Order: sequence, then structure tokens, then C-alpha cells
Amino acid sequence: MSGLRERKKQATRDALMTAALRLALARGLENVRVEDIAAEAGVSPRTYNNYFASKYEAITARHTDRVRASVAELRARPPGEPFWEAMTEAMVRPWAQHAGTTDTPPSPELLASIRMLNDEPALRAEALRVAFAADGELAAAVGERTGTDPDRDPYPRLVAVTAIAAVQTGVAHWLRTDPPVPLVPLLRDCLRALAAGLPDPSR
Amino acid sequence: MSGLRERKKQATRDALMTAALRLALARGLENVRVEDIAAEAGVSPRTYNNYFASKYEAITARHTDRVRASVAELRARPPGEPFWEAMTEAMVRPWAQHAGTTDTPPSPELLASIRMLNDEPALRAEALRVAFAADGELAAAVGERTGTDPDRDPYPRLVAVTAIAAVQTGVAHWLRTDPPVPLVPLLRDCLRALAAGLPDPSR
DNA sequence: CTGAAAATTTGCTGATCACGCAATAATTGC
DNA sequence: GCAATTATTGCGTGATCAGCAAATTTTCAG
Repeated sequence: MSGLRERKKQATRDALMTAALRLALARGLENVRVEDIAAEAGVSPRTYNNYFASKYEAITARHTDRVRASVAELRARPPGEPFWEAMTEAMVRPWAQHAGTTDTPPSPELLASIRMLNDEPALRAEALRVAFAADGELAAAVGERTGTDPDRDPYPRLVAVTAIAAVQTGVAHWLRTDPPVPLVPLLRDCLRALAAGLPDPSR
Repeated sequence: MSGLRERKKQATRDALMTAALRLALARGLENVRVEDIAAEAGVSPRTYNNYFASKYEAITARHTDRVRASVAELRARPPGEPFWEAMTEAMVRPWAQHAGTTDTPPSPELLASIRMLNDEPALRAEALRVAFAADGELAAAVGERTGTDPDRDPYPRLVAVTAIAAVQTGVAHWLRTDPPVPLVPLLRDCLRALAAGLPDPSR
């Protein structure tokens, strides 16, 4: 499966993602046309649409990959682990890899890209779309772990979508923290609050 | 504020919403052009875009209104009421009005429209977009009620987005129930589970 | 090594959408 | 009534996205 063809495809995909992100950060999202992205990546505009169905998909692709990584991570957690512990790790780890830990702060460009993802309505919508398009897979993984059937019991989907939503919110809040705080503990806090029933803090 | 002008605008908006929904249900979403919707509503295609920014917005407009109604409802709940009770009512009531109670089942057309909203990716994305675009307002209302500042504390946003997500999931599950069950109790169950910390049902 | 088969890239084309702009028509408030 | 505000409309433009078929590249069996 690692033939020349596969590698080239992956390289093209990467090039398109990188080009799209770079141009959008440099010029602003609406000043970038599909044509520009394709040119930057060295392929024809038509080829862009063979890889991505919309102008925004290339930019949010990394985000998509993160959700998928969470699904894989949840499936890979040790079977004996308490559910919410596994869930928390599964949701947090894909972010930890990108957004660094306490001692390795995130790069300014990564920060800018995440910020753009949250600020630009079109990207926000696209990110939501893909995140909640993957909710089925995540719910299936939750179902496997908790012995519930996503088609008969709302529980697994409920866990999946609220966890996704909690992470989104955590990241959005993280972008607003001043002075900056480490992302990972913040996300853990959000998921812990979720698993604690979001108790009213005013009482 | 109830001049002829206002009433006409509202009428046009309603006509566009109704026309869009009717045509989409009759022909399938992708067989409807903006031109058709405008014609059905008796206005020019250009006018359609004065009211709605995209082809899909007219169809999801009712959904948008529901989220806004939840915000208003939350603000209107009695001050002494426990938070999650108020939140649950606020989220459920706008649905209760449309989807009926045990004795008054929802109309087939309403069911079909909600189903389309969940099945058509483009509409699902648009519905998500508007739902989460309103999360700021809902979070603000939560913040007021719980004495937390959405800008300093992730709590209110966390509550807002997870509650929205929970309702979405509840509705989606409702559409799959066979034999049908009443929507409102199902939504209450979902929100109760959320407020209980989504405990792992397998233990 | 070679040539046929399979997959990918590309250019072309057409349908559609969304918006800026300016002219026109309707409503409002004085 | 009349002037000012606001809504509607037509026209033109730029851009997105997908279908199709030709050309190119990769694969793989013989």
C-alpha cells in the first residue's frame, strides 16, 4: 500500500492543505481563490476539487483528522480503563500533539490557524460540519465501550456530540485566555465538568 | 412598529420559507433552484438573497428561530427556579410547540421537514451553523442566570453548546424511534442525562 | 522489458449561486 | 401632498463545483 501512487496522492493532499492554510493566513480567507491554492500547490484547479469538495475543506482537513484520531484513540485505550478517563484521553491527545505542553508553547502560526478556524464563520461552519459528521463513528466507539447500541439508545451519541462540543468550547476559550494557559489541562477541566453534570457553579 | 412595511416584510419572509420548504420536500433539495423558490413566493430571485444569504437558509430559518426562542425562554424563567430545570424547559418548550404532545402527534409534513434537516448534509451543516452561531447568546443567558462571565469562565458556553448538542441528538434519535415515542419526554431525558454527568450505563 | 489495464490529472464546459450597483417603486412621517 | 427612507428589481460579474473525455502516469503480469 506504499506504492509511488499512494505517496504522491498523500503529498498532493498535504501540499493543497498547506497551501490553502498559508494563503488564507497571509491574505485573509476571502482573498484566496481555489485557483490560487491549486497554483501554490502546483496542480490544476480541477485537481483541487478531486481532493476537496469545497474551498474550505482543505483548511479544515487537519481538524477533521483530529476527530478521526480521537475515534482511533478511544478504540485503542486499555479495556479496563474507566469510561470517562478513556474518553478524556481520547479527546485530548490529538490536541496535545499539536498544541504542545506546558514547556513547549504552540507555534504562532498554529495559533493563528486555530484562531482563524474559530473566527471565520465559513470555516467554523465547515469545522462543525466535519466534526458532527464524524459523530457517528465516535458514537459507535462509545457504544462498543459501554455496551450500548447507538441505534436503540441515545446515550452513545449524546456522549459523542457533547464531548465534541465540550472540546470545541474548550479550544475557543483557550484562544481567549490572557495570559495564555496550557490547552491540555483546560480541555481536561472541560471534560471533567461535563462528566460531573455541569453543576451550577452559583450554588 | 407594525406598519404595512413591517408586515409585508414578514409576509415575504414567510412566503420564501414556506416555498423553499414545500419545493424541497416535493422535489428533493437539489432539484430546487433559488429561482424556483423566488417564483413560488412571487418575488424576484434577487430579492431572495436580500432575505437569505444562501439557498439553504430559508429552509433552516424555522430552526434558527427555535434556538432564539430558547434564549428568550431561559431569560423568562422564574428567577428562583433551579438552573437545570430552567435550562431544560427553555430548550424543550420551543420543540413542544411544534412537535406536539402525546395526544397530538406531529404532522407528517413537519416530521418530513425535520427528517430532511437531519438527512441532507447541506441542511445539517446549515442548521449546525446557525445553532452554534447563537451559542453566544445562549451562553450569555446562562451566564446571567448562574453569575458566571462567558469571557472569563468556560462554564456558560460549555452548558450552552452541550445543551444544544444534546437537543440535536435527542431529535435525531427521536426520528429513528420505531414505534414513535413522544419527543418532549425524550428531550427531557437527554438533558437530564447531561445534567447527571452522562454516567456510564454499563456500570 | 514491454505492453495492456487501472488510476490520476487536466482542460473544457455548463449550471448555479451570491453579491455589488444603480434605477425604480412603495411606504412612511411630517 | 411631499420629501425621505426603505424595499424590490434587473443587470452584470466573479466564483464555486461537478461531469465528461482526453491525456498522462503508475502498476503489474507475462
